[in-house]
Amino acid sequence: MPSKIRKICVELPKTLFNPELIMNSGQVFRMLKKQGMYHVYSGDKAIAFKRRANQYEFYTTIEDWNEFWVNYFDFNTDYSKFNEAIRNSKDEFLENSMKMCQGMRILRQDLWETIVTFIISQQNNIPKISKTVEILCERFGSKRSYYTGLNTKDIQYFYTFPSADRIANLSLKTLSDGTMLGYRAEYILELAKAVKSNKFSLEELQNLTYEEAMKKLQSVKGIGPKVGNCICLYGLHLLESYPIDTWMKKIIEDDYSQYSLEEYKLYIDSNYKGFQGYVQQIQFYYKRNL
DNA sequence: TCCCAGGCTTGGT
DNA sequence: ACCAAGCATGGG
Repeated sequence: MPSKIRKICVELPKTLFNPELIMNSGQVFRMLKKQGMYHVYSGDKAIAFKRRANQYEFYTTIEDWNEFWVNYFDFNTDYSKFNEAIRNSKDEFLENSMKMCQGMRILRQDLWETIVTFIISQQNNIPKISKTVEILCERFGSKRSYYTGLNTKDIQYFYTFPSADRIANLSLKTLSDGTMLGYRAEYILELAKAVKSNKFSLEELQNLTYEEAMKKLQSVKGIGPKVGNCICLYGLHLLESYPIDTWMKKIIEDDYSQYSLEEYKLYIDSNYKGFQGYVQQIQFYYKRNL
């Protein structure tokens, strides 16, 4: 018997959870806003929510809420201590980043989906990444329902993210044609086959340290240091990851010009140990929205 | 027409 | 170890 959709109300100021920021922070590609509600799709699950007065109203089952979404939104991590440490470090660029990014969080996304979407992200732009992921889901995922309210008329539909098994069974042509994947299709198909045959174990990946996970991820064709760090950060929630892309390189040039790239990385690792990934996220957002 | 996009692989030193 | 070219695709 299917469990009942409920309205789950959470008292939560915007400074602790700002979906608008998170949605536009380049960490997630299946979060959108329509008709005043936020919709999030992750793996084979979906949720809708909105802000009303001083609280957020989430529409889902008690089970999915407790067993999936609380963890997904990382509601058990205290970001205020990160912000406090940033304030104490007296880094002007970072303090400005923090002011703009009150309510930023690092989502705990589905691992397989994170791996694929960040392989897609290389040499690509954010709108096109979102569009490509959407096409993959519509074409190879399964249609499922979710609710934006408590009434039967509030039903909506979405497509799940295609599993590794599903993708592994596609031909390269089917995966490539009209999906905008380009040369990345081969990377994804090859990895999907390795996951299906358990030559590349996603379960095993979850139990590794940052260094071990990076090494294993970079053994995959199509995953280098930047994409590997994104997967560690968003798919494994290893907050010591610090992805350096073109925007972060520009930040180092423009705003930390006293450091070489190596010196800068040492500066970040020593001053923001254990939450470098959060630091990166707010810097990235700030630079892109100056 | 050329340039760029949350880079990576490959093949040259 | 480091460096440049090539890479699919769509948008400015």
